Amino acid sequence: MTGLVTFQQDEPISSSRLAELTGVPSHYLSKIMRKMVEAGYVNSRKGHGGGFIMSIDPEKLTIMDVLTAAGFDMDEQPCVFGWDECKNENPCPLHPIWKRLKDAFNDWACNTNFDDIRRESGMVDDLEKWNQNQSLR
Amino acid sequence: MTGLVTFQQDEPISSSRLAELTGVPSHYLSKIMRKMVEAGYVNSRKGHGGGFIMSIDPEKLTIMDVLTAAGFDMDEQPCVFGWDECKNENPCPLHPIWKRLKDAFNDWACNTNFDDIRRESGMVDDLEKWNQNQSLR
DNA sequence: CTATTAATAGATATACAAGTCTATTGAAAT
DNA sequence: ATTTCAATAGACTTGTATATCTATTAATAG
Repeated sequence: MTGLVTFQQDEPISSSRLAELTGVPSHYLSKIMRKMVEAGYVNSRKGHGGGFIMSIDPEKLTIMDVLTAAGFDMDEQPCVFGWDECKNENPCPLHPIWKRLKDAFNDWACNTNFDDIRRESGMVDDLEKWNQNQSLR
Repeated sequence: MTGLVTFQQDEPISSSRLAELTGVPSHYLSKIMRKMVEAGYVNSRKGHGGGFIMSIDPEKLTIMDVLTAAGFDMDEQPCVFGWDECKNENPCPLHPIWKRLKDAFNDWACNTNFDDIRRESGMVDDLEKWNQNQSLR
């Protein structure tokens, strides 16, 4: 049913439906989804019966892929002091400690894929059913 | 010299000096330092020759202590969807995955103390000397 | 064709963390 | 005593991510 979210690629889910299910404002969601479309992880179809549909194997899509597609770049993230010239060669006092955290984050983002999410959420087949069971929002 | 930052508790360092060394605006820094004073990690002295001086063993002070003193509360941090009712018993779809990241962060913050920072930064004795060597800002 | 559904684009608004400014209080030096 | 230095308090401003609104474009159904 809800192709994108359950990762069963049958028919598209609209941004408004997705918005209902996730609690994310639909227009805001659309903007993000557009980026996913541009990155090639999702296809979109306009008009009646249209919506978004996943176009990649969930196992192949990591959190980091999504973040990157949304414009996130780990290398651009400043250290806590916000120094421009804080590199490995010319580090700020917190750099080595900070790097540990960055590494942990990277590890998490690069090694978590959307099949992990599906499995670990217990959301195996149908988000709408899962949603009701959890009595959300 | 720079008691707070080098963790040698001899004489106080002023917020303006700290601001110079760290690149953090002095008044903004003051606000944060006030919270450290309130938490009992730092003493402050007004007037001529005054400033801030660390009042706790650096090994005993963790990143998490500082974050907590600054008002951060891990338990208040919402999941990505921002649902109010997202608890372990009633999780959002990303909850288990998100929890992994939280756990990694917690581990980092609770198990990193200010002696670790000093050692790992290579900033063993004197921040000002270290600062010059690194030609910062 | 026409009506309807839904993505897309871009301008605009809101909320809140980050940062600044001004004035006050307190402590030390002369 | 008076001056100077520095923390403190709190009002105010700024910047930016988050969100909303309006209009347009595209696709399908009847």
